[in-house]
Amino acid sequence: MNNHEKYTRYSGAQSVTEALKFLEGRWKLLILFQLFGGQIMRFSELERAIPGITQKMLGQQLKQLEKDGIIKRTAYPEVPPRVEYSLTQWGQDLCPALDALLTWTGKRPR
Amino acid sequence: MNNHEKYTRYSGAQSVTEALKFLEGRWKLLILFQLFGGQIMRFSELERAIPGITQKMLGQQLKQLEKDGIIKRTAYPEVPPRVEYSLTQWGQDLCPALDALLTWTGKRPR
DNA sequence: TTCCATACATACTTTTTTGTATGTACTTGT
DNA sequence: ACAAGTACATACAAAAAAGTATGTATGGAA
Repeated sequence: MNNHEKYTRYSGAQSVTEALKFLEGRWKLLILFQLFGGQIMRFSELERAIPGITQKMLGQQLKQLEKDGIIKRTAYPEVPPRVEYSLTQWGQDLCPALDALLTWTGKRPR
Repeated sequence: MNNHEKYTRYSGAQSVTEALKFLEGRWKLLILFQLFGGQIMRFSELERAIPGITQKMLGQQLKQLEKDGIIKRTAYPEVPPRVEYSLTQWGQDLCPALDALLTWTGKRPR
């Protein structure tokens, strides 16, 4: 099944735009790709794994992704603090869409 | 075939980010959805079809999309001028990826 | 001669996003 | 008493994207 019958030109454009808003920004995909495949990572691990990201940006984007239901945050009441991030089911469901985008860029002429 | 073996966490994230850059912005998808299905449209038709868009934004985004190889511009040397826009093959190849994104948003919990 | 339609261009302002620098809370180890 | 490690928060500045207003070239019609 495809979606051609569920959406009009307008609602289709709008829905895709909405989907992209979840992923837009300079850092979100870098964060998500760290978590694909069931990975679980701490704040400081992500910070180290993504060169150039600042704590502010990391915190901000993680908060957004969590609010959007793409990642899950788990805090352990320890000192020093420990917080773990992983994908939600819906976050994992992103894979086919990202795959399709990769396939598309792969087709680019020249 | 899927793309999991062609990309690392970094190159995958980077490639998807690059793909999204072609589509980002408030108007591009609205423009593209007007052209899907082999549609051919003039500047002024697009302007009327997309409520709220300004001539500046329309011109700017069309220029970007053309430069990126997603749409094709054809100008007829008439007065008053006539210019037609349509998708390139690569632009039409976007469909499956957008479909996948629509499917993803459709799965969103709540 | 002035007007009209089309497809833009350009200067400027506002809004949004990103980056920089610095600060905080908590507790264990020295 | 103080430094150390972790996961943030916050004020401010810079850069990028979007919006507003106005201008331009063309040639045929009135």
